[in-house]
Amino acid sequence: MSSSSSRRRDVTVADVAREARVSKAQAARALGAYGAVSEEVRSRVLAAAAALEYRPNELARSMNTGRSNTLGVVVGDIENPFFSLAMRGISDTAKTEGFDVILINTGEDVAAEAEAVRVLLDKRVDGMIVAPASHLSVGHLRDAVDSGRPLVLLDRQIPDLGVDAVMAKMDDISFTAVTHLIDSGHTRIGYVSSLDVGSWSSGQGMGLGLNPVSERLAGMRRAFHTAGMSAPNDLIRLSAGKPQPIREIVEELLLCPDPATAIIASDSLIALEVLHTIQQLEMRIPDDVSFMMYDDMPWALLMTPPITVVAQPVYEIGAAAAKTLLAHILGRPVMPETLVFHSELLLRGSIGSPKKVTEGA
Amino acid sequence: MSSSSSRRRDVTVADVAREARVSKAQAARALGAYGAVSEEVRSRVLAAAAALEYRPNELARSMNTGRSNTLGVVVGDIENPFFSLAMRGISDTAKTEGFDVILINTGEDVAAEAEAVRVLLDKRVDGMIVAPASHLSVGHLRDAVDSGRPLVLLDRQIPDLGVDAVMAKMDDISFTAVTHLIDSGHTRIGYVSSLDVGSWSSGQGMGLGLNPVSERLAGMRRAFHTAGMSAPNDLIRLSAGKPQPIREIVEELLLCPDPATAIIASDSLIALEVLHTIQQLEMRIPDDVSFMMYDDMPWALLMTPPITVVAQPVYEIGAAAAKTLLAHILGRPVMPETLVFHSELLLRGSIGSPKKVTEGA
DNA sequence: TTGAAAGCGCTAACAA
DNA sequence: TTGTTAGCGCTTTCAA
Repeated sequence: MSSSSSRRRDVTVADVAREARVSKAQAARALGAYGAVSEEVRSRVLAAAAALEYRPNELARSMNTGRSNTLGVVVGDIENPFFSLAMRGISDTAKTEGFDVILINTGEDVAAEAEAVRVLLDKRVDGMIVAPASHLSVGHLRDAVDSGRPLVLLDRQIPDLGVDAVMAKMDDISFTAVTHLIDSGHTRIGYVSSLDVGSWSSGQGMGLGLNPVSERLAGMRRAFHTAGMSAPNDLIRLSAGKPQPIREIVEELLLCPDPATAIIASDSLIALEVLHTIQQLEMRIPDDVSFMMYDDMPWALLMTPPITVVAQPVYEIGAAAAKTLLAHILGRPVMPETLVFHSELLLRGSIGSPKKVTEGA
Repeated sequence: MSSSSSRRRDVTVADVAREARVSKAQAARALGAYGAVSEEVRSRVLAAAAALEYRPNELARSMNTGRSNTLGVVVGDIENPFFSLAMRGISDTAKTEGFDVILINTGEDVAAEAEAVRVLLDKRVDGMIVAPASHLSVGHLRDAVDSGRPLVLLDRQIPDLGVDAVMAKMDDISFTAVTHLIDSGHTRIGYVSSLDVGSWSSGQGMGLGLNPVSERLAGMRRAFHTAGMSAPNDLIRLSAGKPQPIREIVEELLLCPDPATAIIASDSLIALEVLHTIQQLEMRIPDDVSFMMYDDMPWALLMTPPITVVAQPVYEIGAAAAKTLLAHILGRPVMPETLVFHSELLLRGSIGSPKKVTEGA
């Protein structure tokens, strides 16, 4: 009645020790593979453990080693392919070192992010990877740093914090991409991003701009200046969160008196909404409007025409973030403060010349 | 030097108790909001905690409550939008009850899945959600059940296990979908799935077939039989894992002597590869080949022509799985053993009539 | 309502 | 190489 079905009460080291007729300490040493144990004892303990179907209680173990072998990951939206792919990079890398991952989704909400960081700290994760929603409220990140547990930022750097960040360099590629659009004859170029207004955009002049939004904007501005123009600020929309707002924004951009002739989407989720709106407006790419997006999703190649994209090595970015974090945790030599990956502009068919304006010039 | 920067050594209940001049027990009660505490003491303790920036050690708490407020989730591939969307459903639901989620990715590998379940058990999660890779090796799932901690299966049911499962009903919709293809004149219909051969397919005749693969095949067979034909077994390919195999399979299906005139993809990742291959073969949808896929990804609507899909309520399935699991954990009334959602066939432009065969009938 | 003291399951000094 | 004995930080009897 109690032989094979090991219900309820867990088997502990004490049980194993008794079964193997050794002290609890010896049993623990054998099971935990630490300290000195004679071959004799080791095999007896292991046999007893197997017979009893002993499983260690990792909570108890963590409690006195101070290590949980767990990483915390905080992202804005796991549904965003950028994050789910990065997550796989993180997860795969963590697994090779025997670490597991607790994932928390914030919906790009700063309060939720703060709560998430707090929870992870309380759960005693060994370190965490955060894609911060804002560089303005970073108290919780500072707490993380103060706790002494390593923190690595993903996709966005916050200079004052003094922590490592892993991300793709965005200003040069943005310059290249926008220059390509300008060379194709576009001057009315729209940019639609999901990050909250004020969370990152305020630091236009100040700061190092080590985040996707300001880097891309900087590259865009530089491209326009280089071409002897200034960027069309009225076409740069940084709020866009949920579907509805994006549609409205795109309609505005496309139907206003001096409309955008090209649109850049800051990520694939935004891109889907932009494309959907363009479709509903019955406009054609690239005849009526040119289009470009960040992140090389597989479907971009399958569209008619195929979409021109900026491809960043997302999986690798995630993997590198995990690798950096693990280096800190395991006391290995660590790479420079900000690890930068490079992106590529993949030219395809979604960019053409703007339509002749009805009158003027 | 040690005032605001709370470095290293954590503040414990003992510290708070001392600061508040009460016993450790009273401090713990006040902080944990349990037991009886006078208003007087409670406020003193809370004030002390705030002053000391006390943060509970959830590990220690879990260790003697036996509850970790953590759910484990084991999926085949978080990069698959099906799972990442379901994950959001799980994560959102868990959060409303104050639970966090540990995510483990198995790459649809049974051994990795077994290891994952073991790790989660050792970490003392309060319950877990698993999308099992196979119904043949389920020892680890049985261990989970034996451990007494609730388990809920996602997207696949394993009848003998006696645990709850949440999934979309697939046979009827498969029947409907294939019938639609047959009515359009197709008899050579290919089906490409990612699940390993033998993991699920073997139970053709036996078992309840409560898993996506066999349900879909059953519906497909029924559709053919109803139309007085038998299903084209040579066009049903169940192995397909990574990109390369899928391409080869699709080329085979499309270039063999008596080729498929329509292809069904079992999920969106497969669909992308199939579409890519069709594109490289310079074949046109639906003129050269008709196409249909499971899961209504946003991009399916944007393709030219828009893709006909079977849409299942993925987010809701994830949310329901979490809700069911939480019900078990919290001792609430639980729903029936297998919770079934319904899917819809969304007819769009990717299905046409097969090309006239060069000769014969 | 309070406090002292006994665990939770494990690791880690310290002796033997 | 062993065993004894303390803890880790918290909850939870049990008396007071």
